[in-house]
Amino acid sequence: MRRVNLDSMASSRNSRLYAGMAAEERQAERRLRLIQAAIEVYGEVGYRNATVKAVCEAAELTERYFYESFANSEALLIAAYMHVCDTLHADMAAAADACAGDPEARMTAALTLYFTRLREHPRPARVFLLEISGISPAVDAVKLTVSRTFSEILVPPPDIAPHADRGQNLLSTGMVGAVISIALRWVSKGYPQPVEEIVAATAAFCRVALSGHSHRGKV
Amino acid sequence: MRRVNLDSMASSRNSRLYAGMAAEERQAERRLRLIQAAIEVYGEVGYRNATVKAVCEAAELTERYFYESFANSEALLIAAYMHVCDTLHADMAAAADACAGDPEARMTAALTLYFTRLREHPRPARVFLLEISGISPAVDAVKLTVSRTFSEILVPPPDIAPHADRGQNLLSTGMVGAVISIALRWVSKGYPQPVEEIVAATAAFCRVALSGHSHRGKV
DNA sequence: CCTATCTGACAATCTTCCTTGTCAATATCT
DNA sequence: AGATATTGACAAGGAAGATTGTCAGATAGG
Repeated sequence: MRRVNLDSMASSRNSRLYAGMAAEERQAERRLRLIQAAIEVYGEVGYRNATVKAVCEAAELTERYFYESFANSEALLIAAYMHVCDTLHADMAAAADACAGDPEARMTAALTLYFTRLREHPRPARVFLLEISGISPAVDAVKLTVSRTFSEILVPPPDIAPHADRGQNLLSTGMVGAVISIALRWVSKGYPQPVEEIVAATAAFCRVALSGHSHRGKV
Repeated sequence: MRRVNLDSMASSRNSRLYAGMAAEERQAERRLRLIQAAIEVYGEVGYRNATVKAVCEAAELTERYFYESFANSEALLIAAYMHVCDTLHADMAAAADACAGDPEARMTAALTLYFTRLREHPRPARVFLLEISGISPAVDAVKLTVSRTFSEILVPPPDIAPHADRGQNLLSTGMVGAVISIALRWVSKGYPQPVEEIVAATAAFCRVALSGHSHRGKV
């Protein structure tokens, strides 16, 4: 009849401790291991050539634990994608917000951090620039959300956001597309140019979106 | 012993006429049917969900004829992609060259034709904007060639091309990325804006690459 | 020490699709 | 009309991988 230990800490509810961790913690750790393994494997062979088995082996876990945390391969892809983007965007936002008030400096700071990271971590970069396209509607939806965040870090919308910013969305889309394309080329060619040059080229496209905010009387 | 008809035309070499066509013609027609069917099917369900069987059924041919013309699915994808792009680019180039001498008008003419076509033919558009990414190195290589052509139609490089146009390639890449991204969004949202608005937005990004040609003293 | 839980290895099943092969029906040429 | 190339329908073979199931060994709690 449920002899629950009331004396111990609340976190170890009704689960046995293994390796000093509660069931939830162990599962969370496995999940994270799978995500990190996925980033490695996807970076090596690409998402569509990566098998569940290969990811599990890289994570040193068995398939059983794959299905414990993810419904299917696609779910892992989305989780891995968001994992990468979330941390990247958080850092970009921090770098950008340090330059509050100066849109040009903000852009440059965020872009510099972005491309520096891409060069430091080629595998995640490869995957999440190249392989993320056209997998499925669910993935595309995630990608859309992510690129919106990306765009708002680079060029934050005016505080008093106009109800329908139709033209602005087009410019944001184009800006993100330009940055991603340049990044993709840079990565796949093995980083031939220095970061500064890439930042300068992408900044030129970001300025298009930036100046779009001011030309608002026309619509 | 090879009783070849020397009196008939040279094209009907050693093949029996079927439906009034020589073997080569019949095969070429089947190949074309497969390509057109592929565009339809890919547009409906996407390349990676399209089976060989489905394409063959759409073409009203059997699998046997698939392997007659293509080594595998990927070969058909590439052929279909190039089929679409070749005709599109030819028309864009014609529209652009009609405005020779005026870079701005040239850009606008080519973009207008591009987006008009996209709206007229949603299925090919969907496939060849969205699904073409990250299939394989071979497909990526084709894509690279195509986007180079695309970029040169929009913003032709100076006649006396400088030996190493490093920065220019980055700008071209970004420009194409911006245009494609905007096109993709436009198509997938069901063409909410009029063509003129899309052309105006994309032209803003093309001008970045255009003006890149003149800023050449810096490097 | 003993029991119940947890883990890891691995096999079995199942599905899906590619690819090749067979065979009868059809169309053309002589 | 007869011989042969050509076509279309369809099935058999085969490969790859996802997903589930089994089972023995390891580990923590009592």
